[in-house]
Amino acid sequence: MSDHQARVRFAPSPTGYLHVGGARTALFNWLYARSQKGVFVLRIEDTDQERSTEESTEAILRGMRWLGLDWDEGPDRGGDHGPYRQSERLEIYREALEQLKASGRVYRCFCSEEDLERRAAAVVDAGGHWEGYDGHCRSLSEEQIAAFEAEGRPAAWRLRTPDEGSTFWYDIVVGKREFQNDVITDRVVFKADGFPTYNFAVVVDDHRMGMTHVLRGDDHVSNTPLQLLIYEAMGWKPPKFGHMPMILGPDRKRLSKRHGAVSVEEFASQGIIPQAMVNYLALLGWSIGASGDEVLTIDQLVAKFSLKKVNSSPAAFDYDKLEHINSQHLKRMDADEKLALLLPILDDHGWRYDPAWQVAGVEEQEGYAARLIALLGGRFSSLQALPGQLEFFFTDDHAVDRQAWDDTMGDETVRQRVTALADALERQLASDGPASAADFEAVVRGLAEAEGLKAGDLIHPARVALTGQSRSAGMFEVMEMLGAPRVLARLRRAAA
RNA sequence: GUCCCCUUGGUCUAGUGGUUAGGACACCGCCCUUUCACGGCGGCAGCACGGGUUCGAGUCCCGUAGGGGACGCCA
Repeated sequence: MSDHQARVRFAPSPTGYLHVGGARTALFNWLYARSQKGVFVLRIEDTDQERSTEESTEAILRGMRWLGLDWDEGPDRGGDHGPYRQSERLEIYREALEQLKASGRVYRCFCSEEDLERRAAAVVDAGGHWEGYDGHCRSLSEEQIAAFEAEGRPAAWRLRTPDEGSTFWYDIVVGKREFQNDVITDRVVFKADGFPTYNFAVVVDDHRMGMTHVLRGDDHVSNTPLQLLIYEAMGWKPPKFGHMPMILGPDRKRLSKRHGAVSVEEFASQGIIPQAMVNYLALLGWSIGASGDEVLTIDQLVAKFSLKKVNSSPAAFDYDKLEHINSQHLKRMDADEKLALLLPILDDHGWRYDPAWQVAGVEEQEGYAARLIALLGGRFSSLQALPGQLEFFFTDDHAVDRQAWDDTMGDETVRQRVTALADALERQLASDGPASAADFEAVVRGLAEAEGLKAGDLIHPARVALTGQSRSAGMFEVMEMLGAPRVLARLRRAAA
């Protein structure tokens, strides 16, 4: 392990589920680590005692695993820089605070929340703008401090920030970023409750964990100058920073629940597969370049990933495109992968192959499922659509498109044709044993010719009669998969 | 309100001073076909605006407008 090895992290706070914004941040860090043969660390930022929950931590880990983003160091895995939950690192933060105290870069602030609110209100009443902490406790006398302490008044520690000059850094994504120091107020670094604030814990951890790059959402930009000042106060060399653009909803407002799914697990339940989610997220705010297929596996993404290609402007989340990427991944999967996806779906619905159907060349459930997949071909493009596409293969009590049914079967002539087709099939197919698609086709086309009809005049009614739908896979193959007994029964039922 | 950032078709984007401004999603049309989907072909549609710099600007500079973000003893 050399000093040059890239070390990056994803540091979620466990106050909810893994949402797309977090997933994208995690993904980019992960892609960077993997593409650089570096290390990806997962750290749980749970210093907020009120809001952090174990269920949330679990949900986030689940989301990460589902996406296939594995971490080299983290809670549950360990590593040389642990522990990986901030709540277990209190001693480390306290030591760091001691260092800050010794250097005189922090001071005690005895202001209560009410004090702060009152002063802020006063400023506003006077027609001004409260621009953050006013430095009230910055130069308390020894006596005052002693008095407050004697009272047992809780105190927080604030960082003394410079009033002049500027703090800047060269952002990996947008280039130079600069903030005037006078807009950076003396922020609390250690809360009165004995916990470090986010900005302090982050700096201590990123340094102690050897992070070389910090890639995070653009909503963290304004934290960066403060963090830089903390690095400086601690005498530490800061990592490189990169701020990635926000993900917006279709209406260009910050992406939220009202736009639709936002948690990774919600997408999963809507039939989005992880490779598609990863692929789409990677495309959002990043580009593989001028041309080429956008449908990429996670390995291809690793191979092509470059921080230089990360965009600087916010991008709107496009559910349609995600759906498209999803369908492309689904279609490109090999038969075994599709089977692994389909089998559980069939189980969920309680759909089992029945030998009485007499389907040519099929003996059991798996064989039947494999044949259905072949039959679906390019229609295997949506996990959500699958049940609707397959229901009629497993039960006679399947959904029926009422409109299509009435339009078709409402016609006396059509019903006669359906009956004629049933008669022909009964007559011409071997009385027992399975019939192939070719067998069905021969009968249908033969009847059409004999009756002076177009094949479609028989095929379309048959489709409605057999599937209840006006659209389906190839009719003769559908017949084969249904098996002659059921084909006959459904044709008779429809013509009745 | 203050500070910061962003701006190529409806959406994601390529583009790094000289291009008929390219691709993808969506949409429309045609072809394929037993329907639908897939696939193939074609189409609609874009450099926010105004000033500069330059022989020449989507590309550089300034401003305006629009959008986003941050202003916590939350993370």
